[in-house]
Amino acid sequence: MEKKDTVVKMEGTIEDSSFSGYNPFGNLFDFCEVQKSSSGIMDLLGVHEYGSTLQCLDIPQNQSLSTMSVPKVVPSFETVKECNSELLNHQPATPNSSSISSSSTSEAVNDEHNKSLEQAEEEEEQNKIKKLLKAKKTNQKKHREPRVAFMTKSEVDHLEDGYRWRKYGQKAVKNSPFPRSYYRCTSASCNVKKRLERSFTDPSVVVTTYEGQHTHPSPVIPRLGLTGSLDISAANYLSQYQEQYFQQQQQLFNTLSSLSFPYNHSTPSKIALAQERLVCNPGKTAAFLRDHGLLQDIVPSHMLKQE
DNA sequence: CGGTTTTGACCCGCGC
DNA sequence: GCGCGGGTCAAAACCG
Repeated sequence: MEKKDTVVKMEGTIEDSSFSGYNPFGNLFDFCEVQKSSSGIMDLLGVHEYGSTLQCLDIPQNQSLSTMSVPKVVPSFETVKECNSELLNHQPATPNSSSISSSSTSEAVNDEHNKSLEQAEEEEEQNKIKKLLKAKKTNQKKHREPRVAFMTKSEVDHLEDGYRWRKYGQKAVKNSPFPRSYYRCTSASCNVKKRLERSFTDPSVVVTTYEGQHTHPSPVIPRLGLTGSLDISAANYLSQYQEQYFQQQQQLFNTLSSLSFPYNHSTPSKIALAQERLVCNPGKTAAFLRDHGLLQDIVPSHMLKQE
C-alpha cells in the first residue's frame, strides 16, 4: 500500500515536471521503473524514446539491483554494483595546479638537461597523485554518484541529449556482440559520465547510463533552434526554456535521489501508459516534432518566422 | 590546428 | 595469488 503511494507520488512528480514527453532536443523522455539499491544509491530504470516492444525489467521484489540476476533487457546492470568513479572524481583544486608548479620554473628552460628534469618532476607529480588517490581510496568509503539508466529504442547509438560528450573508452561486453562506450561531459568541472551499449537480447534497444549530475545548463541550442527560422527573441526564449529545463532536471534528479521506497514491480498499467504515450517508430520523432511539435509548444507563434 | 575518436595498455576489485 | 572483467588512461590517428 505504502509502496503504491510512493510510486504514485513519484509518477506525479515526473509528470508535474514535464518529464514525460519530448525534451527540447527532440527526444522522447519517460520513465518506467525506479529502484533504490542496497547501497542506498538510487538507480533509475527508464524508457526514452521507447517503442512498441517495451519490455519491463523483471526485477524480483525486495531484491536489489546489485544482487539480482541479469535482467531481461539490461545485462549491464549486473555490474551496477561496481563503481570506479572515485578515482575520476578526484580533481586538482585548480585544473592547472600541476602545470603551475612546473611552468613557474620552465620559463628559462631550453636545454635537454632541464627537460629531463622536468620529465622527472612530472613523473614524480604523477606518482604523488597516484599515492594520494590510493590513500584517499583506502581511507574513504566508496562514494558512488547516482546513476540513471534509459532504454532507448533507436538505430542510432548516441542520441542527442543536449550535452556535449567526449568518448574516452570502449570495451567489449561479455556475452554480447556489442561494445560498451564510455563518455564524459566535455564541460570543464563537470564530472558527468555516461555509458552506451546496445542490448544483446534486443539489438534495437540502446541502454544509456548517466552517472552524476551536470553542474551547468545544456550548452547545445535545441535542434529546432538551429534551423535559422527563429528570430532573436525566439532564440532568447529558447535559451530561457533551456535554463528551465536544466532546473527541472536538477529538481527531478534530487527528488528521485531522495526517494526511499521498496521496489514495486507490479505496475503494468504504468508501463502500458508510458508505452502508449510514446511513438512506436523512432524515426517518426523528428518529423513529428517538425509537424506538430516542440516549437509550437515552447515558442509563442508570433516568434516563428515563415521560411 | 584543435578537438574528438580509437584502441591497446593498465589498474583495480572480486571470486576462486 | 591468480585470472577475469569492468573501467580508465593516453598516445596516435582522424577529422572538420
